[in-house]
Amino acid sequence: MKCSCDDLVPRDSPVSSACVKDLTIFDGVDDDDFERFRGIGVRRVFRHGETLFVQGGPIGEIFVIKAGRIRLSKVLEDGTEITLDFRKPGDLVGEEAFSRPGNYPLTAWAMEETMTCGFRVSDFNRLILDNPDLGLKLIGNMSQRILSLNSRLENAASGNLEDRVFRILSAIASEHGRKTSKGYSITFPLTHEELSYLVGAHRVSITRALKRLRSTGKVIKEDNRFILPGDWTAE
Amino acid sequence: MKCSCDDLVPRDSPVSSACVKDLTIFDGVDDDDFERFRGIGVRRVFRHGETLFVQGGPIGEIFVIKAGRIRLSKVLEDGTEITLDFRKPGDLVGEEAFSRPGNYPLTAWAMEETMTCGFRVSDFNRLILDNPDLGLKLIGNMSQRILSLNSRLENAASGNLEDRVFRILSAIASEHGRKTSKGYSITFPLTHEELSYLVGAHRVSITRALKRLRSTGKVIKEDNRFILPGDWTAE
DNA sequence: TCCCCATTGTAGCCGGTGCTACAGAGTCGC
DNA sequence: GCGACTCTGTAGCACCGGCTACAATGGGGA
Repeated sequence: MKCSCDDLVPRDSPVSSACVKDLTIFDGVDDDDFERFRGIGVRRVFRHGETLFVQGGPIGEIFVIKAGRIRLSKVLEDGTEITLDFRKPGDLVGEEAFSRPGNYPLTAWAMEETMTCGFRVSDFNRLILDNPDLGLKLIGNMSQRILSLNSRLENAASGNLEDRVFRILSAIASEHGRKTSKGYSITFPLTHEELSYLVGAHRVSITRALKRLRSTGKVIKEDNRFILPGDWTAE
Repeated sequence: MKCSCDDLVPRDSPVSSACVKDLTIFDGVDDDDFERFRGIGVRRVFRHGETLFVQGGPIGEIFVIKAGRIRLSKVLEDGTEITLDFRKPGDLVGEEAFSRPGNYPLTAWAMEETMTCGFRVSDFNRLILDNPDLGLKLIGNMSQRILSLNSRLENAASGNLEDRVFRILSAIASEHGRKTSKGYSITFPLTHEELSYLVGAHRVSITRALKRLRSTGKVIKEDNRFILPGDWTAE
């Protein structure tokens, strides 16, 4: 089946043109339904640094990530920024629309060139009603998100900064990493500042912690990516 | 419709005998399907302090809370205990079963007399397939759980302990509180120790923080429940 | 090539929390 | 009423990590 998404992707884009339909969450969705779905979905490409929606804006679309990587972050009242989650192809973004009207409580950033299909809640609801299978897939996906948030909470609660940084890198690697000859490598760069948003610590303290982690060989940095050496198994 | 749950609840129990079917997540579920569902669901009452399942045990049932209150907690490698979430009637417990086989990563405690219906994943899946509406409700419910976990993360990341304690009390009150003449009151008692599991801090530090919160009138304790005074609105 | 800006690295001070220890207060059962 | 237990409150010390300030490094654009 020719995918109309192809037309959207710029020639020189690193974004794969795999169709949304190929995402695992759409397995089993009926072809006719999918055609209809495709008709109502708004396909878009976001470049690095662009936002899908911003904190405080009116809740609108639900996005399915087709390719790329999204960072969800929030600015708190006191001005602190915090990174809540990273999302990858096959994940939803903006699922808050399922539970309430109002405004987005967070901002979704494209971390790299990212392709999405956006849907109105009502349309998405309809598709789920017509394809209960899809509902089940989403439930599975969201249950994973909950597990991953649980880990984040655990992590925040316990131990010293060095351990916390290490564990968060492990968690990210398990979801967004690739096995290499040297160990698990995180597929996107992370600055000390971004890590500080992730663990809720001061940037300088992150630098200190990373210095120790690197001197003990628990973390390597190469080609601007973090690598966790060893025959390290996910969670 | 006579609810077979009635037979299960002890005479002197404070647990309401409202039927599972009356829970909002089952709105719109077809009567016949529900009959079938009821046949396969295992109804149980847990007394205060009993566990629905324990961390490390094999993943089995998914529970729907009919009445009562559940605390989800986890013991970390270093021995620290952390409270991940509270769940109330209408919520699921054990939804990790939707995303993976294996072992429960946490323990579910009954905080008071609690009535549940437990289902095997395969049965629950079937019900969802037959009642896409139910799937949609679950998606909404899980999306709320994600939002609430996001708030927990926010909270953990920012500010001093006093603020963190205050914010977590606010969050709990908004989900598990009742409006009274003095303000929002949390419907179950919380010891300083439990609060320390919630915010990931030392028990003694919690006592210190609460002392300040009470002296400034931001928090009241009465009848062993915390009350947040003022015309305080959720979130 | 050179400059600019983002990122990383180092140092020093100090405040908030962790931790231990122990003393009051409250609650339950006998 | 008494003992046992749990929970709350107070004190003091130690130390991690927040914070400021500034230097070094490195990559990208004009």
